Amino acid sequence: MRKSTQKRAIETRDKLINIAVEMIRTNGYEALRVEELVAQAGVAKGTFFAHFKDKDSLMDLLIGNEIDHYLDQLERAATPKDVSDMTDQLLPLLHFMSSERYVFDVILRRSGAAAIEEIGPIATTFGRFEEVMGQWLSGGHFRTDVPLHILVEGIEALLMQTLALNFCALHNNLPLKERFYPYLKAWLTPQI
Amino acid sequence: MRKSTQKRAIETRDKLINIAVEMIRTNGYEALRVEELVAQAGVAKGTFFAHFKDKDSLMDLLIGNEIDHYLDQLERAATPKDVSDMTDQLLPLLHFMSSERYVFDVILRRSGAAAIEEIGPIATTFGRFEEVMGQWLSGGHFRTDVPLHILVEGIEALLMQTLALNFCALHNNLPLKERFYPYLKAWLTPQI
Amino acid sequence: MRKSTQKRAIETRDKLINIAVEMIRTNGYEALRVEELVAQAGVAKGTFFAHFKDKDSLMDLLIGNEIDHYLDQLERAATPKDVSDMTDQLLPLLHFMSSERYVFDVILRRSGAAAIEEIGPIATTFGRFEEVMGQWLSGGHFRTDVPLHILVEGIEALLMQTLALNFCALHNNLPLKERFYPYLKAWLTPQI
Amino acid sequence: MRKSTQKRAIETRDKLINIAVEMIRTNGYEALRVEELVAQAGVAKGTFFAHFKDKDSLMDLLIGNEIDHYLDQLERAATPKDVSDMTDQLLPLLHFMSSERYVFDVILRRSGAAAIEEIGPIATTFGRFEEVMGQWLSGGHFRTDVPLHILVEGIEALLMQTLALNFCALHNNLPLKERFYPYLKAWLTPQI
DNA sequence: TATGAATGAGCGTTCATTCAT
DNA sequence: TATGAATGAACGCTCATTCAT
Repeated sequence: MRKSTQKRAIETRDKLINIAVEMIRTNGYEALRVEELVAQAGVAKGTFFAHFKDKDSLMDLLIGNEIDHYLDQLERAATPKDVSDMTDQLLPLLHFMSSERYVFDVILRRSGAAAIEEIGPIATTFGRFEEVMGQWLSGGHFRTDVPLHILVEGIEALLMQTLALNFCALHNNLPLKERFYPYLKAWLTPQI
Repeated sequence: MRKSTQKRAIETRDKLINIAVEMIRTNGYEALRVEELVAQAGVAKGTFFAHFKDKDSLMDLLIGNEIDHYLDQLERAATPKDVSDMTDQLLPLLHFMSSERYVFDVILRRSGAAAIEEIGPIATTFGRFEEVMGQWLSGGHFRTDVPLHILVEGIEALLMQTLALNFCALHNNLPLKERFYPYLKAWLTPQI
Repeated sequence: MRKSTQKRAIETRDKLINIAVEMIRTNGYEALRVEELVAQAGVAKGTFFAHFKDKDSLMDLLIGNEIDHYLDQLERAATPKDVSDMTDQLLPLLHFMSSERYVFDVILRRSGAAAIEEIGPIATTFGRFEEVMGQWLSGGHFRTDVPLHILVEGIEALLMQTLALNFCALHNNLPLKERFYPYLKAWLTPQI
Repeated sequence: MRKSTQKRAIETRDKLINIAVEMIRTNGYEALRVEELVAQAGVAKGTFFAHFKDKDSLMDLLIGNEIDHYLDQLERAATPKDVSDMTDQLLPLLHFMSSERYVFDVILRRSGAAAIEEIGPIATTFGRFEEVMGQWLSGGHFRTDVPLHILVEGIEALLMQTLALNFCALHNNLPLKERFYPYLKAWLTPQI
């Protein structure tokens, strides 16, 4: 009994996630409404909140999953030898993060958890991202006069700045790549 | 005739702004309620919306004004001779920007206007900030191997990163200054 | 489970309706304020709009209900033998419809649904009214040289005209009955 | 001086009317906004209300003018010899009155003045209409067993009913003419 | 007459979230 | 777990009309 109950619960949860993914594929993240989601999933509203703390949690999960896919790629890839290489490898992630203003906002909000217990999928991906970057940066091809974590956090900062300017009318004429590269170049080039 | 009616409009607008400032001084930005504001100002709700597109616009203005005060200080101050000096000078601005999570959110949302026509007070202060930074950086005490605007945008990025991490449970143990300085140091120290 | 939640919804809806009726009994239809209604019913404003599309829908329902009571009477009553009798029987309905200018306006607005799906209570009562009139007219005491539905629609027209003139300064000196009777007489008297 | 002031006032008033007519030609009656009207006329909002008691007054005037044109036609036309002829002659007026739901509503509201002093253009046209109808009905081709004013008011009632049903989803499949004719036929055919 | 800022007063909305069953 | 009715708490809107200048 227990087992089947759990199984059923997992199925419901999966159904909600799958349908959410489907709906997002059609209308984007911002347009998702809990009401529509549960209607399409054929469950009650309360059921949604039995599985997810709030709507943001679901978004956190979905966007976190997506980011994880990109991190999988980065982990499988060879350590970049220079800034140009690094930029190229990060580009797909940047494009996803800037695909929707709403997505960027959720990421901003959830990248740093306000409380330790609240570390969610997106915050976790940022930890993972930092590890990957740490790996890359310790490969010997980049600047070493600065503590690694500072270097990594700086990449994060410049990445977010790139995205932010991308949503800005005054600066969005430049492709992400061309904006991101000079930042990274200036930040990572080894000091002589 | 014309003059006096316009004057009246300006007075009403000023009244709204002044009372809003007063209310914020007491309860902070987040707690401001349009209904209370108009009640205290003794004007009709419609009047508020005749002067401001929405509540957010007022917030944009108020926060923008506040930032402008800090920029006035920065403009009057002597050009910093090193990163430590620069950090110290920027600190008051950072503290204001991180005084309330809500304030930081408004700043994030309005720092880059999505459309040219929408450039509001906060977006304008970012432009001004970039000019001040440009002035400082062209003083000869900092790195010159990178285009000025890249350097300036990098400062912005690191500043925002500092604030973001400040609202993050995992990193907020460090005072703003101690977090900001190493970023700036690494970003601005001249390459040999 | 299902049953009980639905029951609760019905109770809430009934509560809103009953209190609205109560309030109208005291101050009339026009004075009804949604805000007061929900306050007195002890429910949230959102609840009101979960049960009624808008204030007008509630009015439609309430006025429709009232008209239904008069139609119940007409259905129970004996088929009138002549125009004078018919006038007498219709009089209470006419008096209700002209009790408030606001009520008459709502009736005018909602008597004919602009779309099939929008057929509301008042529009339905007009259908019912037509049926009752059809019944009466086919009793053999009235004109038969004209299709029944035309005859019925004509009664409707003359009824509305009576009410309209009743709200008109130039004509409202005449009691409803005295105005209505000649119209009906001229319309229904059998042609020889 | 006086003369020129008056002249200017008349010009302003005419300008408002002409531009309103223009705007209505483009977007219909309902869409007219005082704000837009004064903007296009290049006058202040207050000026509008110096010339017209309220927006409704303007509408009353404009719609009344339009109806007057149709009445001019009817007056110039030959007295109809039968109901069919009469229907045909009235048709253009019916079409105008049902051109917009909003127009019909204004006509309903203004056809009977709530107060003697408020007799406006539309109410006046109804008086005029009644005179024309009186003329027609006393031509000897129609029923005479009923007081003339009752006969005339009945035409009015049936005309309004025709229009009302025209805005009703359940009945608007019939062309105005085919709906109006049977009413009129039944109402006006001489009793033997 | 002309101006245009200010009014008003309620409606409808929003939609994630809670909670009794 | 699941249900779905109820909540909440402002915001924004509407836009014809008034009134001091």
